[in-house]
Amino acid sequence: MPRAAALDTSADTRERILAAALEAFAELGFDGARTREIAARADVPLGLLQYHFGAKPKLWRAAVDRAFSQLREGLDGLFDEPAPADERERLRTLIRAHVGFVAANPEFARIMHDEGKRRGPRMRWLVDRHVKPIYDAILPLVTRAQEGGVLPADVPPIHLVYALVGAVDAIFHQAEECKRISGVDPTEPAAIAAHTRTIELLFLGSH
Amino acid sequence: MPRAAALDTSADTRERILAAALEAFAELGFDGARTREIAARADVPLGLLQYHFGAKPKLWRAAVDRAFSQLREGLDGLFDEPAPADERERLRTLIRAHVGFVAANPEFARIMHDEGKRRGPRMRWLVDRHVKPIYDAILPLVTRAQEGGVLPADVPPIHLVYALVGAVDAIFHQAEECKRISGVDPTEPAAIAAHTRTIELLFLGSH
DNA sequence: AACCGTACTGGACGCCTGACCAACATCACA
DNA sequence: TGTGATGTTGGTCAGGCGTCCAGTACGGTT
Repeated sequence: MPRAAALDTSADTRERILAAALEAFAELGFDGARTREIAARADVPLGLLQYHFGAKPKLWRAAVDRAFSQLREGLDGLFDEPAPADERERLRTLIRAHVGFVAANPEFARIMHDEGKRRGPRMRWLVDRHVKPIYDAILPLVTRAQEGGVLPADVPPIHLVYALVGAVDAIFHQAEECKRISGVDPTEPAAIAAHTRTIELLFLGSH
Repeated sequence: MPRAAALDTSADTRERILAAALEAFAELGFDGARTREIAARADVPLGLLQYHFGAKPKLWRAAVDRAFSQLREGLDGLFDEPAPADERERLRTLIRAHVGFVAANPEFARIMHDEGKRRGPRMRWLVDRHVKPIYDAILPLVTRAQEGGVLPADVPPIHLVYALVGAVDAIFHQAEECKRISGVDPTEPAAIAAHTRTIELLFLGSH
């Protein structure tokens, strides 16, 4: 059994590596993020990555697992709250939570976009383990919103989901581009509020 | 002066390289796309990339230039058509053209998403040379749509632009993920039509 | 005191990368 | 029939990559 002190420092080290890895993978992509770069950001020797997490793909999976566990926490908390009166308010809550999460964790959207376009083992792992379950959870919510007349009824729900997620994510995902094009910094609170308002007006109308 | 025949085959070779490069860069990212892979896809020896386009970043720029010149052609043709009666129809035309282009050229959206998130020389080059001019061209169109009551008036137009582009692009950009999640193949004509309809209903209402 | 398992270190290895280049092929011209 | 510009080829090269591993440190166990 490892000593308590060692466990503490070990857990801290692992955490630092995972945080650095997520950041680097989001910023530079899987190939662009060199293991030496990740080690430098975490301020640990290169060998430690191999020791704690094995090869690069395993490190990637561990970092993504950690990111999604944070998302799950927020999502679970959301469903625990008392259910809003109607479908429109339910959807509004979901939208606000989503905007807040993506604005606070743009690395998240970046990794999803990076892998979602590839036909490869990482995409399959990501979808099967994390994305599909979440999709299955929000699908009934979207369907009910369609039945309640809040969202267009005669289009397949998958299109509404991608339209919503895309509309929300893009400006945060491409924050650097947005800054250079318009001067607006999407990470600032005022911009986050403006984007929330934009999405609500587009998807929920002016109610 | 080069002989005519040589010019022909040379131009064809360059074209094949550029097409292969765009495809590989979109699919694998800048780092993931190896020069040997691009050469193999174009079915030319590795040395030819260097001869025709120089170093890898120059090849990337040439491939992106080619992609944007195609977009410009379509966009110019759009503005040449007789102006529609009102702002809603003008916007509808733009949306349909955009959906059509992204559906037909998903590599385009993938490269934009890849670089738009990075604070680097390729993003700056991309924005300054290509994205900003297009943004400046469609901005007045969005503003007029806001003034005409077609789009929400009291939000900065940049948010509407990113919401629209994101809503349109996401499902085509992440086509592989969409297929695995829902079974829907966004590249099929029926799905393209459904997505066009979804976007129109969300952004233009049920008029 | 002898031993063990965990955490960590840093150097080395082989492979693959992008870049480079000398040689060669082709054909319009002199 | 040379000659030179253009296009093309395959091999080489240095550097960087992910991976591997022998070795160290150290507290707990016996």
